[in-house]
Amino acid sequence: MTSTKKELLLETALNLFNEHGFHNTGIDMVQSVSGVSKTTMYKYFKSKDELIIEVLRMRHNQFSEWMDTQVAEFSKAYEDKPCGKLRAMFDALHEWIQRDSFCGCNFINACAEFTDCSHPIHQLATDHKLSVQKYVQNLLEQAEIPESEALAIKICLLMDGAIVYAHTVGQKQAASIAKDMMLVLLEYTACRNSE
Amino acid sequence: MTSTKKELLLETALNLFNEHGFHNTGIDMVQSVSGVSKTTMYKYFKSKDELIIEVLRMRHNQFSEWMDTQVAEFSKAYEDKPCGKLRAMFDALHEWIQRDSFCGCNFINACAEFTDCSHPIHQLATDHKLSVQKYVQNLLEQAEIPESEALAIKICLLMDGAIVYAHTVGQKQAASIAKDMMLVLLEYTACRNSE
DNA sequence: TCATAGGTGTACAGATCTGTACACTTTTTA
DNA sequence: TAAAAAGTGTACAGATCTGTACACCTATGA
Repeated sequence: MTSTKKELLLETALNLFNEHGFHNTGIDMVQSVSGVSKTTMYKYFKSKDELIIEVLRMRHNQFSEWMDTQVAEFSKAYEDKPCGKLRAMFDALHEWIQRDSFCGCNFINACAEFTDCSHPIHQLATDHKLSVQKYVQNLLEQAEIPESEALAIKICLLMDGAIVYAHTVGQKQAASIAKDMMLVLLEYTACRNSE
Repeated sequence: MTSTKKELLLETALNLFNEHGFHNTGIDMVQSVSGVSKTTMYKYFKSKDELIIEVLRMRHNQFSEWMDTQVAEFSKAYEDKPCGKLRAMFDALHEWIQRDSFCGCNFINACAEFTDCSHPIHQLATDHKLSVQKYVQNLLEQAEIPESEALAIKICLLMDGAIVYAHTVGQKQAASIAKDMMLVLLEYTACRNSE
């Protein structure tokens, strides 16, 4: 029960960073919106950068769990079709994009603000993306699809493209468009390997 | 000759925004790096927001011109192949991504910092992306490929995916991977229409 | 009951940021 | 050559931001 306040701070900060960006969200804002005192805040997080890092770490865990459950749920609809989990992944993405609170991907946004690749925050984003890539590769291997690594990169590129295109131009169908592209890609791979 | 200083300011600001982000680049920094006095600066740009807007407008024009010449140049290599200009577009993207100064797309980054879709700066980014989409659609029509609008969206999604994936995980091959995906897509479209 | 851990509230130091004021110099042009 | 346009330099108002200091409150468990 000790870390209720800490979690509240992380959750509040995540929402504010989403809505206003990282540099444009002041510590004072996190403090006043959360209602937690500044002193307590600096007890848990030595600096703003550390807060950002912990927020992104939490977001990574949240996202991973969320994706897992969503994939489990959506893939039920594809029981008789191949690559159900991969399809489900894009359905999850679609659901996310439809939300009013959708502001793009926190990690992509973080890279936009912390452009230097060697910055710890940028590196955290890199780690997240590579972790998603591994996840996708795993799904491909489960489906016994060859060239899983190269394909995983392509599918991640499609997902990021969908997220960004949805956010920049408000193209709410981006995920289902990307899903179609993935299916073409999988079909093409299957054809090439059955020749 | 009147606007040399203005252009210098725009060019300097563009570089600094690229390197440090929009909110993290102070007016004082633009002033001191450009060497132009602050008074002159505020004569040309009423506020920082206006500077950002004009920088993005300039960037849009720069990018459009650059893409035109690059496509003209790179498409020479595809004279005997179909969709040379579309291939060339991804070659241009590839060249851009290889640069040391590559920091992702200014417009995607702008949306990351100005998340609200109704913000003038976000809208400028939307306009830019839709303009690129129109450009791609035009190339598709030139190549007499059907369903040009739907395909243009897909190709733009691929380009943005490549840019973002290159920036976040440092995947320098992203553009040529995306190019492969586009070719599969075009082949698929051609097959479907010849049935 | 009382030490301890966790939390509050607020003031503030010091840096930085946007934008303005004002007096001055340089360049251009008519 | 003189007026107009463009630019300089600097100080500073006022807001905001990060991070710290310090005195105080409250729950709880040994």
